[in-house]
Amino acid sequence: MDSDAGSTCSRSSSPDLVVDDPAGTFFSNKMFQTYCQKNRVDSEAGPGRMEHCSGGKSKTRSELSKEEVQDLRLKVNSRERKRMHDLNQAMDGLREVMPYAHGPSVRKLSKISTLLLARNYILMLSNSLEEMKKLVVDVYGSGAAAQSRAAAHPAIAPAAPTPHLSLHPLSQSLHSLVGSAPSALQHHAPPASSAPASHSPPSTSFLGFHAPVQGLLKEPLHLSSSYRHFPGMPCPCSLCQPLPTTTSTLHSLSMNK
DNA sequence: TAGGCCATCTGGTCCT
DNA sequence: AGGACCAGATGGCCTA
Repeated sequence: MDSDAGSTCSRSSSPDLVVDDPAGTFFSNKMFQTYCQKNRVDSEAGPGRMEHCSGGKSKTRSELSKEEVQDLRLKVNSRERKRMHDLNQAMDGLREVMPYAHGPSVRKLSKISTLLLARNYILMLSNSLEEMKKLVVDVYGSGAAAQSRAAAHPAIAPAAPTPHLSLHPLSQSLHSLVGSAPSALQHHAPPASSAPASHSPPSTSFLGFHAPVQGLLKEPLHLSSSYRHFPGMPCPCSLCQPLPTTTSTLHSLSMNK
């Protein structure tokens, strides 16, 4: 089959469909039994959700035999499974770069929490970038000079933030916030110890989120809502959604749809 | 046990 | 026509 070989279940405690077999044998489990049972039932009685392909009367898919329909269904299911696995892999990739505590003792962020947290994180970074730009303008005296430089060398100073300029101090700021909690930022940033502690980073107001900053990102706070609140980081829950800032960057980043 | 979260199946719709 | 995408349904696992 086309198979979803290599696709790993992103969920550590995945339900019964844990596919450790190579391609093609992913039905070696309860689901396959269920599938077979259902197919048998469908072919006999025909109640349920496959009315128009189980009854045998309405061969909507032209002249496909039952085996061919079944084969087609399996292929479609496999593709859908693969698609969802890819989606979950992307979701895992997103979780990896989110500043929350990773580890065996920490429960994985749910999908919705991951998305909401990612949104807040992007907003926070955008805020930080704006502040950073202001700082640069302050340091170099004139914003006009900086702008003229940027205009003169658009390739060097594009509208998009240069990663080594923005991410580095941002990572340090985040490290100062996160403290000893491990995060995916370790991949991109120098260790927190190397961060100059003397230069006071624009911490809480700078980062623009209103959760308590002192806490470490080890354990989520369990509040009344269904979301878990992590101290010191943008909270994914709707109650803690930050108000959109007025910067054009944030406007362009806001999730409008 | 209820509720949240998830994976999967399935049929419909849209796109190429 | 085939594939991608989407949403509803279903059932399992886990936690409070």
